[in-house]
Amino acid sequence: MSDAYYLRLTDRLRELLGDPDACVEGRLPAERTLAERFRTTRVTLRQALAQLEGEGRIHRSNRRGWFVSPARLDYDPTRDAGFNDYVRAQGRRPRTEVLLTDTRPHPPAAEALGLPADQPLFHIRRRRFVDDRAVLAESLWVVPERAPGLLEGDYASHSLWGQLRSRWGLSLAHRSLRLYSEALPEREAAELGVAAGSAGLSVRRAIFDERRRPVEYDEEHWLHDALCITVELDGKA
Amino acid sequence: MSDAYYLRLTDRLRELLGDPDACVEGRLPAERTLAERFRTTRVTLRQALAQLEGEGRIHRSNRRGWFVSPARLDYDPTRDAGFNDYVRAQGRRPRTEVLLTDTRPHPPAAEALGLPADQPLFHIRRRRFVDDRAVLAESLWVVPERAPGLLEGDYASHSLWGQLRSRWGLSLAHRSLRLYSEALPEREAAELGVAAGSAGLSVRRAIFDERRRPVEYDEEHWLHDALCITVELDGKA
DNA sequence: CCAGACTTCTGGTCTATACCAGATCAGCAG
DNA sequence: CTGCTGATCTGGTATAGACCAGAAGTCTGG
Repeated sequence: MSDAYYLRLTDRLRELLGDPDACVEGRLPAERTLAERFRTTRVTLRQALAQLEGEGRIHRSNRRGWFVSPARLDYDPTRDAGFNDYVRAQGRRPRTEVLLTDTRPHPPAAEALGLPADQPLFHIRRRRFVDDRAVLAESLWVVPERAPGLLEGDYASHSLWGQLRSRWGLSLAHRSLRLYSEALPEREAAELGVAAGSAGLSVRRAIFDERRRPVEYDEEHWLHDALCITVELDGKA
Repeated sequence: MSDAYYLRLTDRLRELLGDPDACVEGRLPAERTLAERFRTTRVTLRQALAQLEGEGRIHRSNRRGWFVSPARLDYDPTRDAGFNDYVRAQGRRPRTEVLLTDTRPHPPAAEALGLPADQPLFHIRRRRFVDDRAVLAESLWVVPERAPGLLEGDYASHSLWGQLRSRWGLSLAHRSLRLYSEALPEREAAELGVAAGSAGLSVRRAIFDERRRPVEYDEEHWLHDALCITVELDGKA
């Protein structure tokens, strides 16, 4: 396409990523060091780093440095498997932090579920980690009539969907998903420890039971390089 | 978070986007003009523009300028509706260009379909437009036994899946999807007229009939700001 | 030994300037 | 009217230098 120097620089950096001498424990040398090594300026170097960041090869931690990104997590938003389960199934270490819970109306969730905007909903906000890297900030809203007493239970350590099924006999039959790439909003970026506006992936889900009664709505914000969405579909014409 | 000037600049630019005086026909003023207007340098301005680009608000056309991005296209990769249909259904104008067709083995497709790597496959590569903006570069591979004579037919103007069903009685029962954000590879970037490494979304699909025989595999590369994936799921426990 | 202050290192942001390369269009020659 | 040429517009890439703010390690006084 072009013989832009920074693209060639990007290739040279790519080689560097696999070199354990250069990247100790997945950490790249400082920008100033790299700029000097490649006889260029930080501005140009940062363009090349941003390129690799867009490819999902590296990521930055605020004012700490650049790090090699781990493999993407495979994630099927149509399945009921809990986060902990599928992270472990891929040989990674999951962790979840509940940031807040409350019960109040949330118009966007209500609208997606076809409920009146002032309908109070159980709300859980949490942050999830893979191998100690925060990769997901999410909020979920559950219709109180479907799962009375949810917030009093141990909603943190077990799969929420598993509980909805086993404790309240819900079927989660109908799902409506929307997902698109985004720039992370300020709040989510802060929770994930990245700069506002970093590349992310937004997943929104509305769930209804077999009688088409609304059950749950959730909004997920993932780091763009952290996941690969996989969906398996059977039957249907 | 921070009081970075360029983030405030981003907000000021955001206001500008809706202003028909400033953006004639969706085209932003030149970078030098904007930099002067906001009393800053092109370097800083370009950071702000890149931010808006990440948000999907604007996009660039190589050495022509910056343009306001249209609304995202809703797209359900699990449905059979043809591209032309759902683009029109959203009041937009679709167009498709076939870039090449051939018949030869393609190991990645074969692997996804569970076929030997040297199995020849019908291959169609095309580029698709919404309102004259190229938004999608895709390749698809069809198992010749499932649809003999496919490449001799009129595969361009009608829904390919519709033909697979009506002409060859296929059911397309099982689908396996993978999607993730990516930096557009050189080839796809060139076909879409954007810089290599621009943000994109990759969708790969493997399709099997009701007897689990492999039918088709395809690989789509979308501009990241051009679409919103929606999926509707029914039934299932 | 520990808590808090200080130093140093990192990336984050910004200014100013320069030249290159593709896109575009006006104008000219045929 | 047509097709080419060249000027001019745009963004793309690059240099050099500066200061700021947060992260992290170090040192010091209790």
